Amino acid sequence: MSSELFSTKQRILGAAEVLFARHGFAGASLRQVTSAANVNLAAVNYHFGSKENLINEVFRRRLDELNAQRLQALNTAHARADFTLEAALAAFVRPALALSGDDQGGAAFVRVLARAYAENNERLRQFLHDHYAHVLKQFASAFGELLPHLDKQELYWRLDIVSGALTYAMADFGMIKRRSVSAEQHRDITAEHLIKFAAAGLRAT
Amino acid sequence: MSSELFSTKQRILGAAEVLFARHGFAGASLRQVTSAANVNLAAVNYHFGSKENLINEVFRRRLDELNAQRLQALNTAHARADFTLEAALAAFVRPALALSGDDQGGAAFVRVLARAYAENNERLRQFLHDHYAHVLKQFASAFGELLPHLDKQELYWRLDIVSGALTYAMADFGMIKRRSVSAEQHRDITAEHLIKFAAAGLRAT
DNA sequence: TTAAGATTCAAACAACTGTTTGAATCGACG
DNA sequence: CGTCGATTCAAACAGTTGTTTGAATCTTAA
Repeated sequence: MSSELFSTKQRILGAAEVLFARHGFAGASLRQVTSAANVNLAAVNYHFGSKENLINEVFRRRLDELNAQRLQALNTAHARADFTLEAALAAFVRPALALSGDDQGGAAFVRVLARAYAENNERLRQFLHDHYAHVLKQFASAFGELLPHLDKQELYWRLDIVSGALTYAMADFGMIKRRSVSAEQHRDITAEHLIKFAAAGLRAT
Repeated sequence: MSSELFSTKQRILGAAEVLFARHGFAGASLRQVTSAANVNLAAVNYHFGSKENLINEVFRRRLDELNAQRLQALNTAHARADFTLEAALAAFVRPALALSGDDQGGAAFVRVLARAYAENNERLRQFLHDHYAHVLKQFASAFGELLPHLDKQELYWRLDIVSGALTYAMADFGMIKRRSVSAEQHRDITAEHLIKFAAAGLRAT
């Protein structure tokens, strides 16, 4: 049980993340993953038990930290006197986009999240519900405070739309080419546009 | 070359549509498809040549009509004196949601479109570009007219976000349960919310 | 150094993948 | 009727899938 930075386990998780983002969960084979990770095929079943569990672990690795950062950012923003919709959205968007800055894996993970959103594998949905729903609940209640004029149904509709919009937009599936700017600048510009758009949509009368 | 309503070809396309929506392009096998269609396995390669080509045909069958309806709706709206952002968005959203009303296949197709959006299979992207890009161009130019204060870069950002938001929201991946209303009512309510949200996002200052 | 446990490895497993084949069946026309 | 092309069918193809196995190797600690 060595916990090195580039242990077999970690290299499998990293390769799986990239390949799942690129080809989907069914589309990426364990042989592709282990080959990209420079690891023996049997290592996946030895360390993770099954492909399905590997998929879960790909999520767990990043999601726990992402959840913590989002909730912390939300709490910080919420404590301020000038708590705004933009601040709440930033608390959701910026930690995810910051992931993209870390390494290629971080960017891949945001895409994997978007893939999972469209997947209707029952066990995967259950896993994500267990590890993600409490964060969405917190944000939903914050948005409810900020938009008191919306009734419950209306609020749910807006949140449903906004979560889809943010998930897809952050995954960067679209055709916007990053111009001659650094990755950090691109990330900030993306966040700025997303937040502005989503805030206006949520405020729509 | 019989062109019956429920010919082997059509039944394969229908079953493929549903299963691709449910399990993805790689996740749904030809045996699942032919079994659901009550058709011999070899029929796929006989009628479509290959799985990849079957995927293309699943798109072509609906996309041509959807494109025509969207463009016609856009032209009709554009010709009116009171051409608004909401009208342009409705021209994009309503024909797609109307598909969902037709049959279970129509609803599945909207999800298949969303899947394709996340797929980065090069040939699929090329096919969709060839059969879809001209529609997006028309809408982009209409939105450009309606939002003259936005510069080109800003407009592209907004369109990128809005296309992701609409694609995902129409696919209905979210958790909004349709309450005790008819499918038609649900469709209208969905369209109303989407259009209101997207219009406000596009108008954001 | 030696024993024990953790990890890696090549090889094989059965099941499944998309595709092809050649014979059987169908439908229509002369 | 008989014939010809279109379609369907069961069967097999080679290749890939996730998973398992048992021996080889490495790591750790007594």
